[in-house]
Amino acid sequence: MNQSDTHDRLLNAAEQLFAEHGIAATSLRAITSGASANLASVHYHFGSKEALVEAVFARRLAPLNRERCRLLDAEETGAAGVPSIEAIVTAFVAPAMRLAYDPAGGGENFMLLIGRLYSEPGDLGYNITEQFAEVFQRFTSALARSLPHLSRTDLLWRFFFMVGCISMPLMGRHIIPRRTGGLCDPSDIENNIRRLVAFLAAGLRAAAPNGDTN
Amino acid sequence: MNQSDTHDRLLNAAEQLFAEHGIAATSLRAITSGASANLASVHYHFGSKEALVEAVFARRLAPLNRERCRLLDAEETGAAGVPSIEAIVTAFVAPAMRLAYDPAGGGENFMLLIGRLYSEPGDLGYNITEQFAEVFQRFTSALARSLPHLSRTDLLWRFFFMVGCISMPLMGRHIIPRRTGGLCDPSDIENNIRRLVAFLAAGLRAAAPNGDTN
DNA sequence: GGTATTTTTAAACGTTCGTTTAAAACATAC
DNA sequence: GTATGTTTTAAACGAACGTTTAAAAATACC
Repeated sequence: MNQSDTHDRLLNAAEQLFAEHGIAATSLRAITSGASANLASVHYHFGSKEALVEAVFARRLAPLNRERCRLLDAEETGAAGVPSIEAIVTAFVAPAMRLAYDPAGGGENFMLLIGRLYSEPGDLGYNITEQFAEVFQRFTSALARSLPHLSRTDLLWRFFFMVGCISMPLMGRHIIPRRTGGLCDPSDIENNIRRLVAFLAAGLRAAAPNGDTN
Repeated sequence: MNQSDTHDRLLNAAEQLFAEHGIAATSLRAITSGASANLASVHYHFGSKEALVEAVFARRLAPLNRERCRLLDAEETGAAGVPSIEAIVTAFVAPAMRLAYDPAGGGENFMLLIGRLYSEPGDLGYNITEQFAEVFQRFTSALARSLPHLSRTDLLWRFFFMVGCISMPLMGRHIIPRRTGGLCDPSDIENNIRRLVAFLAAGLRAAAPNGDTN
């Protein structure tokens, strides 16, 4: 056996600390200490801090995006043929919500981390969001088929609005309950999926905002 | 006169570099170099790096939230009495979009920075979002009056969804044009305000997602 | 024009960072 | 049990960090 569990302990500790303190602000010493490993183990197992960061993201993002596409496949090859807006939105939203809050998924810290992609230095964000390209293409196409009244520009904007909406229950784990006195509970997964789907489906279906017909 | 413009040059350089590289990853040496100032000038004018960060946010956030409340005031004391959903949403959305993309506003870099509040270490985010409390209270109240069919929980969630939606055109300055081949232009301010308002108003008006009647 | 105050400067402080090295410890196979 | 390959370890590297100091320069005041 040439595989030790130090590799995974490093990933877990890094994921948690990145989510808590940010990527740049988390030192390898904090990570290796949290993983009960030696400082040099990061370079032995991953090569560099940056490679560790990419590994942390790849571990969660690949299965997440695969699950999104799988759900969309199931809808598109199903009985109805053309899936409903609600079905498309659910296929996009539900896997992320479950990854973030299902204790079995192990991704409790991960979604807090996703938001940092937009905030961290370097081309890290671009490199990693490349993995999002297939999901982007598949879901915008599915939406376009179901929303023929929208110009491509309007449709793409609404897709981005959807992405922004999801970020709130995903990243607001701490801030939302605090600000609402506990009324809004981000971990109430299935109810929040229904809330998101109702809100987003209505927004996506709205009449085109401008007079343009491109 | 005991005021030099070094103070403002430091704020400008810090704002730009924080937006480009993140707060933690931006050194005082980079800031003072960008501001053509001496390394020690940050401590002379602000006392510490953290105090500089807070000053960067305070300079933009206070006027932004004041403008939001002013627009909501104008609607609520207007002829109709009860403002439309569209008017409320516009009062919330438009000032941020204009701050982010109006060249006269000087806030081109600032909105990229806002997203980092959720990502950066320490209690910085909590401290600064406290300034958001009044806006939060006023807009959720206005929405509640216009959307009596929603439970308080559903209403608050939809407010957060709205906040998330706005973050995309605000923070996606670079990533959205790149991913859409230029089709979506975040700096197309007034059209994007209309797009946001159409999408959000429809989402806010949607029927309550669950069967609960709280 | 000389004094007092504000602002800028250069240099250094101790700390922490990511990374590298080479040896020790461990596991596996014969 | 010795040899081979894998993993862990302790120690050190130079670089960069935020901060402090005290003197120099610039500005304001009378």
